[in-house]
Amino acid sequence: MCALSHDGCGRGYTERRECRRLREPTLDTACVGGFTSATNAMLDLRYVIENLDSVRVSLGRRGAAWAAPLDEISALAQRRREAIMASEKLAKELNDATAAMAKIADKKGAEFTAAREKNRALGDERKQFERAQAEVELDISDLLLSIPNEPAADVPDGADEEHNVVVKTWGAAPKMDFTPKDHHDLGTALGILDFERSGRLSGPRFAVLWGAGAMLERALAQFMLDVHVTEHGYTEVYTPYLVKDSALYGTGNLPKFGDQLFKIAGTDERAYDLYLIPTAEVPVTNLHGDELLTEAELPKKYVAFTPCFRAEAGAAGRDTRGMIRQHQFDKVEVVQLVRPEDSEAAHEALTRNAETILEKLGLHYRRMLLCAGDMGFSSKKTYDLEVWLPGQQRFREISSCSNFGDFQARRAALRYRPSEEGKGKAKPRFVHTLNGSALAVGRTLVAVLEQYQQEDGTVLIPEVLRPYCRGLERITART
RNA sequence: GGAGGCGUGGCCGAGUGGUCGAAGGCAGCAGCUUGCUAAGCUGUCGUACCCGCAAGGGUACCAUAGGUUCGAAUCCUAUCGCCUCCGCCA
Repeated sequence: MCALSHDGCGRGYTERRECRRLREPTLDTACVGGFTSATNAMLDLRYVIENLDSVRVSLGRRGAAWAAPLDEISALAQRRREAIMASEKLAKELNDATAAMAKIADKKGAEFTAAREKNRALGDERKQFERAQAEVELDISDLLLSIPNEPAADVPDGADEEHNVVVKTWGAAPKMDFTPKDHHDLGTALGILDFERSGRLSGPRFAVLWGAGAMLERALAQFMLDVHVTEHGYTEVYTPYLVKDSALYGTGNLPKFGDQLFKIAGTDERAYDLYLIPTAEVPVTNLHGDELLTEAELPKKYVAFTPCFRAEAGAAGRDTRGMIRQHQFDKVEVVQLVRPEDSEAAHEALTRNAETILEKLGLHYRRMLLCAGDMGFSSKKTYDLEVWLPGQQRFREISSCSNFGDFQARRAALRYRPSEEGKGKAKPRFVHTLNGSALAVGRTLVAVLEQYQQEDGTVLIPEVLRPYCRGLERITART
């Protein structure tokens, strides 16, 4: 798995999460009734229960372990129903009794007093039932949140990247009559990449860019933004780089992948945790959380340029050289919220939007269809774009474009009301969410350096970038 | 940092302990009108869950969570968010 993939990982019920959090410090006051709030994990549960066998099969395609919680969920769902029946029966009884009391004229009389005593007991009993119900629902919710999305039918089987499928290849490796350098040596020699000083400042997996390097990073980002806004119809959006944990539940990064995130210290006074975003996907996808959109305003197409922060836990020793895998990198991200019936076409189009950037830059790349076992947690279907790196003599991921179906929408409460003519007020539906890196700027910089390097160690700047580089045509050694 | 205010259904906005899932308006939907015409009239119109073949019945939800009470949109507490004023500051 590559660093950039699975940035497609999801946020959810805004308030529920806050509530879950409170659960830990105060075990005895587990939030009652949280499950039936406006957002609906319940649909999810119903779907899982009603399609237990097919869900088991599709989750199994990601790896056998993923399907394991299903039996427990099924059993808990049964317990939940029983708890609800018991608790609602009592609630009805109590409500009737209370309504009757309201009709008693003499609030000081013996009749009223007797009724009050009886109801007091009833009310206590009801609270017990409600607690029991809430307890079961929290358990179910925990399990549901830890289950990944079902792979789409046309996603190939396979446990790891070995089974990803090459969909297409664009361009050709640039002809070089010399041994190409990798970006690390190239950039260091040109004086535009500096890993010594970044190490001193911040440790491994950071970079300092100087002069033309810094300019190129900025130029790439701006070029990408301009293309997506003016040619692909995206709306540029600037978002916070710190988000609440609730946003991370929505996209699916939490609860399972917290070890990939940088959590901000010094927020102890707050009731929630703040994290550095691992991708713009998190703030942007959650932008319309808990809103009810109209069908007319779909699709929503957003592009955001942000830094991304990743802990890269478990990647020790991998890609330690150069700036392939950094704790901090820039990315231009495209996100779409669409009607369910449009998401497949949107996924193809969005992937094309990312490819267009590579093609305009003249960078040799290929498109991979990820197999079930290699996909991110929240994704139904993912294309990775891999760019050719002459210095490594291999393709490396530079973009990951995913269709999440309604997975994130359910967790983040992203809904719209269909405007079906003549059919009255249609029920709200979940949108489908998609996103893709378009592109990871740091890796694009690497690809430009390596693919455009010349025998003399200089680097030509792609034509389309020159207007963004004050007309500079070639990067030569920094003086 | 100090002081105060607010948070109701897609939107606006009533509602300060009982019959309130919640007036009214707008938007939407259905129908009727077509000399009040970029209109009028009538009706309808929240979400989720549970039971039920269905018809239908039930429960919960007035930012969130606790609490008080026989009973909470309404009272108390905490939290979240927004707004105003003062101070400070990029």
